[in-house]
Amino acid sequence: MTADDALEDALVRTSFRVMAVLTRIGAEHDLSLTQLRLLGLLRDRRPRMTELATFLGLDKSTLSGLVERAERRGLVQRGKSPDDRRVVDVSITEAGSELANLLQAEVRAALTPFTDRLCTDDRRALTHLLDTLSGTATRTSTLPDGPL
Amino acid sequence: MTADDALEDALVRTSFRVMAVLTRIGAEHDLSLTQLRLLGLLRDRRPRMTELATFLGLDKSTLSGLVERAERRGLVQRGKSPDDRRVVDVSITEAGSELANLLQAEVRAALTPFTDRLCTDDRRALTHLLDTLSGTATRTSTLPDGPL
DNA sequence: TATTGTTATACTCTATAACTATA
DNA sequence: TATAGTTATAGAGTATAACAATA
Repeated sequence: MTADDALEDALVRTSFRVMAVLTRIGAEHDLSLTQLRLLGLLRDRRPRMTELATFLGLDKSTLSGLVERAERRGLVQRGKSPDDRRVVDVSITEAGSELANLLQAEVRAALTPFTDRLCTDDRRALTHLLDTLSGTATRTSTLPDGPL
Repeated sequence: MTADDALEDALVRTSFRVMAVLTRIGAEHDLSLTQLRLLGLLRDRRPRMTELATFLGLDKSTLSGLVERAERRGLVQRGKSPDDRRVVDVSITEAGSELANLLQAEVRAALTPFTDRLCTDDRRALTHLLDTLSGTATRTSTLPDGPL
């Protein structure tokens, strides 16, 4: 195995570890990973259905069901656009926003045992390396990434 | 936001990025993320159903269906243990093994554009930091982590 | 005609509860 | 009784295809 393979394996292993944390915390609030991410995306955006589908990498028909279930729980709401009456804008509700804040705090707390294995300098170095890797540091695309 | 929050967010963002790669490559082979992971786990193990459920963090009844579908596709096989006739051991088939190798190569190739953003020294540093973070470097648990 | 979103359909993933077989 | 695994059931997540409304 080359050194690069070792990095790729470490990325995959770490990602599954992080996903396990997100899945558990989501489940504790009756939220799937996708619903968790939906809530995270909506924290600072008010996209239309098609944009949401693109962000999440899902079909628009999937979004219909996803948003429908989140709306039924009072976490998000749909609004017709006045400009183009075909368009449906999705936004987070007050309740959804509060839940999103809580989730973020819980996720951060749950990851602390892992990040605490590194000293301050290493944490800073890792943050910078990950930001470089996933493009946050040099982003030019219009496709945003929320924290969730 | 504290410096630690920045690290936790970077971990979550990067993990979603990696999961998107795994999901896409899995889908190209008609495999869910879970099936992908199942194949990865079985590459160097021959666990019983209950062990698999523990590894994957799923209920044993979920594993019955998962293994059933993978078996129908000829990727894995079930075998009765001679010692304890309640136990079912799961192993990967030759076809499953070849597919797992292909998947690993594709995942590594798909991650290369990201890892290439770092110089050699940084890649080495990142590998070490991630290994420390997720415990590979100091693992004492009996619960193994496959690359997938 | 093209685009936005929903609906109908089918399949996978998942957990809970009840069950069978074995220990 | 306890454990290993399966099955029945129900619901969420997902994509494809067909559809309605609007542009």
